[in-house]
Amino acid sequence: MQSTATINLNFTINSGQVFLWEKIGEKWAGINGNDLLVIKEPFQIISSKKPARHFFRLDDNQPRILSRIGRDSLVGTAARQFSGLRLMRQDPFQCYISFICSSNSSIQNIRNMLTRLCTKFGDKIEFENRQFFTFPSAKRLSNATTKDLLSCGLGFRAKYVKDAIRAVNTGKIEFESLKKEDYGTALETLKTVKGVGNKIADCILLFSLDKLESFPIDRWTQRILQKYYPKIFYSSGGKSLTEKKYANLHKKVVEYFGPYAGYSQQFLFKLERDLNKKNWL
DNA sequence: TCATCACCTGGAGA
DNA sequence: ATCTCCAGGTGAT
Repeated sequence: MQSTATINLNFTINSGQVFLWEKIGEKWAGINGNDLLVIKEPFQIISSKKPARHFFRLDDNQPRILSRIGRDSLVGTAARQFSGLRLMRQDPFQCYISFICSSNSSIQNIRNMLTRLCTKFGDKIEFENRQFFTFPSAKRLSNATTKDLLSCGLGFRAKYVKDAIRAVNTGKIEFESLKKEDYGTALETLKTVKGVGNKIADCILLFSLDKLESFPIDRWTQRILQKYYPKIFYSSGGKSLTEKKYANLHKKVVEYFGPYAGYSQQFLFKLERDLNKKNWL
């Protein structure tokens, strides 16, 4: 069992995994499904319904993971620079909707969309005189119209989110089943939902369904692979990542970074975004 | 099979 | 103020 002292909240929250967190004075407050987590640094839970070890993946064998991904020297360096950055195990439905909303959008915008969705459909929670709203369940959202979703600022994603909600409510998507399936099968199942392609499916798998070999490849990750690993991951000229190229690249990535490639991606992503002074939450 | 392109919206930069 | 550009992609042509 890992000590919570090894978690760096600031790095963890500001690494692009979650959107509904905010810093209030010394504390961080965040929404995960129907739970409100309030935590302060050094790591101490002020409030949460569920045990923190689940959300912060304290069941992971961190020394083993760091040792394995550290075989790559750049990842090793990033892991030391951002020591305490952890993957989180998010509420799957929230994660799924969040990343569908992330399509061609910025972190600030994604956060705004999701906040409006929670305010409109979630339950109010009060904590120390402040109001928060939980992330609505698929059932709660079953009657949300496209117009409702548009009013939350989802834009062209509204129709995807509507389909995604339906997929869960009809049982076409079952997160508990996906957790049990192997990576490839779960990936294909998620991709049957409109608005979910390779990158978004990988985010859902990595951040909420325990698939640590997921390695979401977005424009940043692509840039990273080309910049630091041109020899290993030469993505044959073209800029657009076709279905085939993505699968091929993922295969090479797992061969190179290993079974915890998702952790490697998180450190590299954090490293490069910080280097380019991109904003977080 | 692959490359292009439109897509809602709001925030940042000119 | 007003405008343009672009943002952790995806689906349709």
